Amino acid sequence: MQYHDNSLINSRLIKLNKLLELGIDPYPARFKRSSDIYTAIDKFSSNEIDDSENLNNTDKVTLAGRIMAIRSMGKAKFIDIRDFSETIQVLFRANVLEETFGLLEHLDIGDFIGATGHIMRTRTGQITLHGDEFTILCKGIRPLPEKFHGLKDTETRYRQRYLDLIANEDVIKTFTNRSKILNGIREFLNGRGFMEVETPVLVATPAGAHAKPFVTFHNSLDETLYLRIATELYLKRLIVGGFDKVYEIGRVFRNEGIDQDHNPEFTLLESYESYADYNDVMNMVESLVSELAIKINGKATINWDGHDIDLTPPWKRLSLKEEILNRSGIDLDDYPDDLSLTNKAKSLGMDIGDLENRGRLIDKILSQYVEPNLIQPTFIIDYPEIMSPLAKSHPQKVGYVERFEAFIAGMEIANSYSELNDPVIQRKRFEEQEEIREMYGDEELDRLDEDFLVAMELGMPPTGGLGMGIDRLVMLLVEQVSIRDAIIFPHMRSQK
RNA sequence: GGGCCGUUAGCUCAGAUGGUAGAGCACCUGACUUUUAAUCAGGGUGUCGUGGGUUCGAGCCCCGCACGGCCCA
Repeated sequence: MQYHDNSLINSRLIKLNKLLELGIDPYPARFKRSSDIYTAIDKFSSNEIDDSENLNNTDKVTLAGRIMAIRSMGKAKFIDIRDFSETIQVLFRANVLEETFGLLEHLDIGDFIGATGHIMRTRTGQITLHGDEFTILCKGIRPLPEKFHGLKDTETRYRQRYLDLIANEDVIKTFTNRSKILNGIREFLNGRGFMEVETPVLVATPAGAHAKPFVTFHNSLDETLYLRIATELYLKRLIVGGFDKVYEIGRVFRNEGIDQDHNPEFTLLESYESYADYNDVMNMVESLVSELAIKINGKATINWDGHDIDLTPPWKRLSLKEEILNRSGIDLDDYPDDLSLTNKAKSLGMDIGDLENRGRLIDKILSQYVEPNLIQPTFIIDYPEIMSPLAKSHPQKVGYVERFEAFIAGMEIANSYSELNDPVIQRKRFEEQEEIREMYGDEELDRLDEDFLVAMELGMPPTGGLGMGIDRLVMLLVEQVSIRDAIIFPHMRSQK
């Protein structure tokens, strides 16, 4: 990167050289603080006695942080420094610092300094570190975004998230909350006896979901590999292996478009609980989400994109067949084959090809007619078998499986079923998917994983499984409308 | 993939009808020992995303491209 022609960088480089000429190391290896800024202020406030003129009424503290503002008053300078905990104003006075006061001239907004002194209050009551000495901890040579208007340019915010974090405090809040959500999920599941595991990201068969995979290659094995699109089949292998309750919070990769609620890599929670069914999982999901909301926001309601959404259990549970009938007028059972359903959908004006497979059609009908209406948390239950090859058939509803998807704010946030554990039917379902894929050239259909079938053949207990998109959950809980504001480095096209 | 909008100083933005590129903050020079979006005086620091075209003349008009955003598929 060239910067010799940039005057703002130039003036900082000149200051840097001045410091070096004076024998000052602008990048010292270490610095000992007495505490973070928040702790120091907290301690000062709680011990404060009404004697602001006496600087020795508190212990000396040593604080450090990034310079966020400099207000120069001639022989006094006010410098705001910020660490992760808090911001504090530091007052440096010429008669206190003596000859080192001049060095302050070489500081800029964005530099890191450490300062030692007593905490006091100014005339206006501002808590201030009255600095006796200071140390330059890092001289920055590139200017920061302006403090008042912040950094707004979305492209810069996402590509250079560090600038976004420095300039926009609410972004720090968002990602702090994201971290709390992840912790909260782990506490919730661990508390219920689940064990966290890690399964392969590089896989020979990209199975367990309807999605196009990313392809890669292992040189020394001379083998094409894929980035996983789900963790399902490995986690169920672990249920076969005897773990009763497992979960994984991991990145999965789907080779699809990017929009407000899709990022090509995203964080997926999958959990599998032996001797549970999809009803148990529904109960778990609504408890988990509402408890997280309370943990993050102190209440179970959110305001998302203008909607007031109440996450308090129980959530509505509506059958897929009924909802599609109510919203689109289509009774799926009247159109049992691909062609008749294609024709029906076309007659409603849906933009589809001459012949589409039934699973894909139902998915489109669902997205177009049902999902946008599901603002309050809703479980849509009992999906057609043809679009759910890994789910157990419903004992009463022929052609349907025990599956649900959870929707909030029109977004799918979870997918779950009573896991299919009949190895003969499981093989048949996979073969069916393979046939449909070949017939329709639909690259997104699920794939047959032979080793997974071997595991099923050994026997898996009845199991309730769950997949939950964590980025979308974060979007809801931090009330952000774009997935890019819930992922700290969202995917962006490379710059040429 | 299609449509619309955007890209101007480090940041946030303004630039009717085509006629020497502007503001606030930041930055530079000076004043100021309790300021706090400090203040006061002075200074504009630019490949107007990019490549073509039209024109005496393009930030502005036309075409292509890149990147971003929104909507649609």
